[in-house]
Amino acid sequence: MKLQGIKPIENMTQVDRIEMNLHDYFRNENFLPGDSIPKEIELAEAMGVSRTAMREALTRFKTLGIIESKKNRGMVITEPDVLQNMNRVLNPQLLHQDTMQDFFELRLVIELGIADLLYVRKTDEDIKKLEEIVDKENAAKSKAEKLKWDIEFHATLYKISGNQTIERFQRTLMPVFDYMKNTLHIRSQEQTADYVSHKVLIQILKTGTVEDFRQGMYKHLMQYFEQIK
Amino acid sequence: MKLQGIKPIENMTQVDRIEMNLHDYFRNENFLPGDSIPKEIELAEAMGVSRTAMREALTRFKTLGIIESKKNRGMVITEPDVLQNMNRVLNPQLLHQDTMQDFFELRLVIELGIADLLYVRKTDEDIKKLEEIVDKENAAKSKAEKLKWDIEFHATLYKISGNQTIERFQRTLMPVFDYMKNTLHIRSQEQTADYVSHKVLIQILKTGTVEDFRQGMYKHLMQYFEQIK
DNA sequence: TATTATTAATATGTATTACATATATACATC
DNA sequence: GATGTATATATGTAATACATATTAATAATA
Repeated sequence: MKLQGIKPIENMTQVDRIEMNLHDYFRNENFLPGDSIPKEIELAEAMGVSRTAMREALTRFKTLGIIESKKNRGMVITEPDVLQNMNRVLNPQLLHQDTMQDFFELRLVIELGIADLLYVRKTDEDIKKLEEIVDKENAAKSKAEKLKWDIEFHATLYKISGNQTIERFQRTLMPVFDYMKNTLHIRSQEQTADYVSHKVLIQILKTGTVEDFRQGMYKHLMQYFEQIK
Repeated sequence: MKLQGIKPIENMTQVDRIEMNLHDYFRNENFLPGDSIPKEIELAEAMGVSRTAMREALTRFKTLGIIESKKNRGMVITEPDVLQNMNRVLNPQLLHQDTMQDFFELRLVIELGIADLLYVRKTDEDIKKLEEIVDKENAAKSKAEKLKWDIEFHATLYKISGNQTIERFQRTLMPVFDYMKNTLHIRSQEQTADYVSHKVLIQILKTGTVEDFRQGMYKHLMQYFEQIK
């Protein structure tokens, strides 16, 4: 049986073991962001390995954003940026088509799911901002400009959700969504019978219920949901 | 202005620059998973740096799962496992409380959002499986056992969604959710007036609409949604 | 001939040593 | 007190050597 992210111990390298040791060490010593850790040589000697190997293990933690190092200042534990890490590997060129489809769906799932957050946190100012965007969208002449304001509209919704992580997550997913849009055969919105425009969505946000909004958003994104089988 | 994930070039180390170069190189050469890349020394020489520095840059890519190396076989480009990377850094001990709250909310958002996927992909077998779980849950004596089947129920829903990434994502979020459950002051389900049980959710899944299900799920998770302000 | 055993070549993994460099600290100078 | 200088320090980079797993070529065997 082959599990994801687990490699057989027999072909584990020394650095792999050092990494595990460090992981336990950080955990057991209850290190928190801001805490400084022993210097490279001390760690290497304490573990009975060369500085080279220790550095390689430390590099892994640095890569993940779990520790940071500065010349002569030593190393400190840091709060990893989950989304940044995701950003670095979410590369359409490298990922399998199925995975891309999964993230494509995830974006739709979130777009519908944030309705509740919106209704808890929306303010009159937010609505006003959305309306301004729609005005600019309608005034836009080129297709590219329209698209720009379309994206801005949805980005603003994410902002209104008050959830920074979800907002950043969505931005991270944008290239994926873009890629899938080009890959899948997606027809234009106007061809849909009961298409819900941004303007209508705002209206629902002002006077409708959460349920209304979700249904509206579903219809607004209908062209994409059709891709799900 | 300070942006996330960007460091001023003046205090960029040489390895940082090597990493960027490699990144461009991989991209421009259109390397795909499975393709092998030049060996360490060649890369180092081509870039005019020591093998040491090159190795450190390569270690970063290895850490992210973008390349893999084997003794004498050289290195090959691999498909990074986005979720695995996330798993390594989603550590409640290290993350800020706000971030944890964000992920807590994200889990709820997804739980509601997958309704559409469920209705597209559910089968009679899936329903049967859910019913079996609920039976076991009701037959369970200890609180721990009940919790286990509760988790199993939701995990199965994710499985039914047919989206492996979302399914794994949810598993990744579990520790966060667990942590938040202990941190926040969450009352028990039974205290809710119009509480919707797993049994009812299944019933909706069988005869109700997507909207019904979403409303049901919302009520089922009411105790958690109350934490959102 | 087919198969196995042995050997040599190869690229990564680890160790050692040395030095560069940014930063902090202490000290000296104005 | 502010500024400049010297020194110590921990990480960053380089160079070199060797260990080790794996491949490929070669030799030995049936």
